[in-house]
Amino acid sequence: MSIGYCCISLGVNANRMKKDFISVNRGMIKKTFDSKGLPYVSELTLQNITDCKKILQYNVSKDISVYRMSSDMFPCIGFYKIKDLPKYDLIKSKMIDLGNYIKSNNIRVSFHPSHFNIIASENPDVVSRSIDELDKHAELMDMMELEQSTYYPINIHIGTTKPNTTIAAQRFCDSFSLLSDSCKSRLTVENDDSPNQYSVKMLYDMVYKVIGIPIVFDQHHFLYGPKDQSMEEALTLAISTWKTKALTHMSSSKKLEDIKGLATAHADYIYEKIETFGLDFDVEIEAKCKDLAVLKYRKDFI
DNA sequence: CCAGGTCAAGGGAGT
DNA sequence: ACTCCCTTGACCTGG
Repeated sequence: MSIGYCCISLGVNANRMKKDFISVNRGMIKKTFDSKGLPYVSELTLQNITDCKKILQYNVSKDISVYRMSSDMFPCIGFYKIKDLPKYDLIKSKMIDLGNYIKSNNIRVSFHPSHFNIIASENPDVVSRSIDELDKHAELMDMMELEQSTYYPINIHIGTTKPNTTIAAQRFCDSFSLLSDSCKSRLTVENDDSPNQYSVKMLYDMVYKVIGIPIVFDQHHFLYGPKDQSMEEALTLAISTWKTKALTHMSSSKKLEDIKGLATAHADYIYEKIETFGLDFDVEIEAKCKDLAVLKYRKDFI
């Protein structure tokens, strides 16, 4: 089992001034995009890619080999074609370099595009925008020359239950066929944290059986989703859908740190040992304290 | 220079 | 039909 974290690194910025902060998600609002245009996108993107490598190097130094890359690395990615960016050749060569570093250090990276990507939406415009953005995530993986498999997953939720979970899941499967082959080969789907949304078992029956994409098991979401299986059953079922080593999510409830906190919100650190039931899988820790939570988890539990 | 209001985006619950 | 919230961190502006 390898354990990693998502996007932002706190440790890499210890003792660093604001000015030289290492960040992979420099972005901009639409107004700035309209006034400064693509050259500014390229400028921020190049800085983000440069810093992403620094974070990966830091991860390697801490023996952290799982990392979720930020979807904000290319700001406002829905507004342009990647190949239209100024300095595309430079961007591309830095992405190849990043990919080489990832491969030669056996790092497993993933993407988790935002919750606005809903290919099951009843609104066709939302579907086509989501397809475009998901395909672009796959294009970034391709730019890094990472193999097209769920070893490098692009993970999303179904994102809607309209008009009911069955029909929405069908639309998810229908829209899946509209994605690029590159994206299809990497797409995974994750269980939800609400009793009205999708459990692992529902995803297995409604999505996996139809289009065969793996299920990302989120241990924290499991506690708050539909209660139709034990954790061991749900984890085992989710793991069974993977051809590559499975990826899972782990977090602790904010309630454990703050009695007023939301149960479904993420805590700063992890307070429970990850249940494996004898299975092998990778883990992305979703905790506010990011890499520091990974280091603390290993100290506390391993 | 900094605090805090705001941000492209959808969905869902409540009214 | 409408409002507000979810959830998140960084942007950006006004003081």
